[in-house]
Amino acid sequence: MQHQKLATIEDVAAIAGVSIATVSRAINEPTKVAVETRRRVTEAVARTGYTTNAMARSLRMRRSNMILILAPDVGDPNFSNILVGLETEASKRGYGVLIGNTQNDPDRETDYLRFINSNQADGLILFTGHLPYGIGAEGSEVRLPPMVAVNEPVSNSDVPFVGVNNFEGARIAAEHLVAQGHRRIAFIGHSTSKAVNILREQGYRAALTGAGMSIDPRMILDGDGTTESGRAAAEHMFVRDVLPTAFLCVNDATALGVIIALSARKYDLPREFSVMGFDDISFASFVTPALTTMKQPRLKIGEEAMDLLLALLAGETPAKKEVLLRAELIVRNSVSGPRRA
Amino acid sequence: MQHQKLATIEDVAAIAGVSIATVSRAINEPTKVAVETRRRVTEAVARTGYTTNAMARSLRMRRSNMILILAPDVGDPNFSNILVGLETEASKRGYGVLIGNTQNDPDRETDYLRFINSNQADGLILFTGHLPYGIGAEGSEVRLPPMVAVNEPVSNSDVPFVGVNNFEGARIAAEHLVAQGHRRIAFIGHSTSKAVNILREQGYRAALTGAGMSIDPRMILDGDGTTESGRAAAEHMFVRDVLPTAFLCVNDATALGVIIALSARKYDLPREFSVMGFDDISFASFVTPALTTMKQPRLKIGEEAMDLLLALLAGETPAKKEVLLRAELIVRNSVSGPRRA
DNA sequence: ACGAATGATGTAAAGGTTTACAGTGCGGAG
DNA sequence: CTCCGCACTGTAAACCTTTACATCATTCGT
Repeated sequence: MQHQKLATIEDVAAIAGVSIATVSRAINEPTKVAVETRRRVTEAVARTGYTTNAMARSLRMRRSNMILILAPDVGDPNFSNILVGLETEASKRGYGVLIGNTQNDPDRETDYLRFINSNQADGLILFTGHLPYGIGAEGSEVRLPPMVAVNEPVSNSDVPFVGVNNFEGARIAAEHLVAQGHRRIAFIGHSTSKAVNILREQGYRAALTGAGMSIDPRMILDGDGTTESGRAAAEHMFVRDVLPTAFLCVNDATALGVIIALSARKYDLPREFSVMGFDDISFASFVTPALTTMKQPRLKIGEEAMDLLLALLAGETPAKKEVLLRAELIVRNSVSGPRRA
Repeated sequence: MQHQKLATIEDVAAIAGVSIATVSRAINEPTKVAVETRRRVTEAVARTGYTTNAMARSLRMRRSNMILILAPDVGDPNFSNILVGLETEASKRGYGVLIGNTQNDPDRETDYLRFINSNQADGLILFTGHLPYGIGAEGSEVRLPPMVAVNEPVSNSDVPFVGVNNFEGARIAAEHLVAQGHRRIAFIGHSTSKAVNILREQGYRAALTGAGMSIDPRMILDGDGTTESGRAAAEHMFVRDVLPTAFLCVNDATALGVIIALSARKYDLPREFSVMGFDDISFASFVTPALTTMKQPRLKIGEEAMDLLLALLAGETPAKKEVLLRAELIVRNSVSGPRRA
């Protein structure tokens, strides 16, 4: 049992008394082989414990049934939950999942392409928001593999994207605040030109405009998406003394920063200020007050993305370049009506 | 640029004017080839953009330079951070990382072994705490691949383990509470016989005993490691009215439950009760009060585990079957001295 | 009764490496 | 001058499949 040689297709063929071609067919295209022969082959397979060598098959077929996932930070909780969906769907369809943690390092991104080049991976899931360095571009030695973007679309490209509908989600969030009676609603985004931020801000604007409210530019602040920047943004509002009754934040991390700032100033939440996030990351329910937010359907995103990629691999041309899933409003305790003036 | 054929070793050989064997050697064992020849080969490689086909190499060498990671829940935050370490180290050493999300489903565990059988993966990292179903055991058709356990040791086996020193960590935690003046310290664990829980409870006992305190069995409660069970356990103490001044919890999730229960009862933390967790999961710093806890060196655990596995693969016999890393005391706001009686 | 079509199987090539073994040329020792 | 060893390189087998093509037997249509 140490390193005993594994049974090969030849062993099976010998036992079943047929050629290796027939064994291969019996396994892969059972209808093409006589039923009696098929029986003998399956029996021989059972007896030898034969399992087809994936390396040899991949070499011959030039495809590995592997998908490479490129992500800037594997530890990101947003990533890991989508990963579950990706992996589940892949595994269900007989694919394996290879992960590449790039840390946004161009060298590492390029390096991972070796998997694509040698057919170790058939397709690519991109969390990075850009094509891997060393792909496409001018030199273009490397051929473009089938790929699907997730979490963040790939700018200036026609890479299909699966993600949450940020515009609609932010609109729903803002409308929720409006429905609670808020009229002075701040939006804390991040100044980078990330598509995510732009769309969420647009959703915010659409909700206010739709409710007949005007947009007060002083109510729109920039952070960088981190908790610290949320804290700083909230502080900034106090310094300038233009205060909203509610904060809509571009993501939960930022919202948490706002909560921290407000708590530090001893405000009673949500009575004195309402705060809303976006994403529903794991700790959202644990903060005090528990965060009202928009939940990303991460599992579903992963599944849909993998589904789309496998369709691409099968040679299908997808109907649309973008699959947008609805974010779900999760009502907790960080939002109420505005304080009576 | 569509699907243009990739350069093979033959192309390189032709350009360099040597045989494919020489090209192979020039790449893999440069010293064995004349310097002038080597120069010609490297030049030819550069010109063709040749990159060695990993599938063919794997087939021939019967090793894939891939590691399979088997985890019950890829979404678990404890998992994902260790994964970063695993992946970083693997990638640094030229290995790829394949992930398998088993959800504790025996069928899926067995299924993933196909990667091992066909040399698609050379080694195994186990998060599951047990050998994958279908391995070892009686039938034992499958050979035991090199493997390393992480997060939780594999019971009844000599699979090397890399993880945090739970005993020592819990002892340090309890000692911290003792040092703050606490004399009535509860321990909330989980009743399953998981090694993690046993060791942490032992650490707790050792600290109390070491401080000359006796163990009060009523101070030891069982949960199941979830937030809800932590809440329930705390409630239970109020019902029975045997109250500690501090709670040491088997993990952060449980500690969070305790905090929720105490907050719901309007106690002022940490003035009236101290709470300590273990793990330092991401939201630990976001809870109110921010959780004092023991931090697992997850990155380091991942790196060490991968390092050990690669050593195993290289045929080395590791010095010890167990690598225990120190947990670090993270002081936040959930612990203070006991309330004056 | 004969040619063609059909169905089942076998033969062998191809996929791209690594490496044992054999060969070549050359310098140095005897 | 011969022989040995060394440094270098080439030949070909092996790794294990899939699949185009060939072969053979059988059936069917006429």
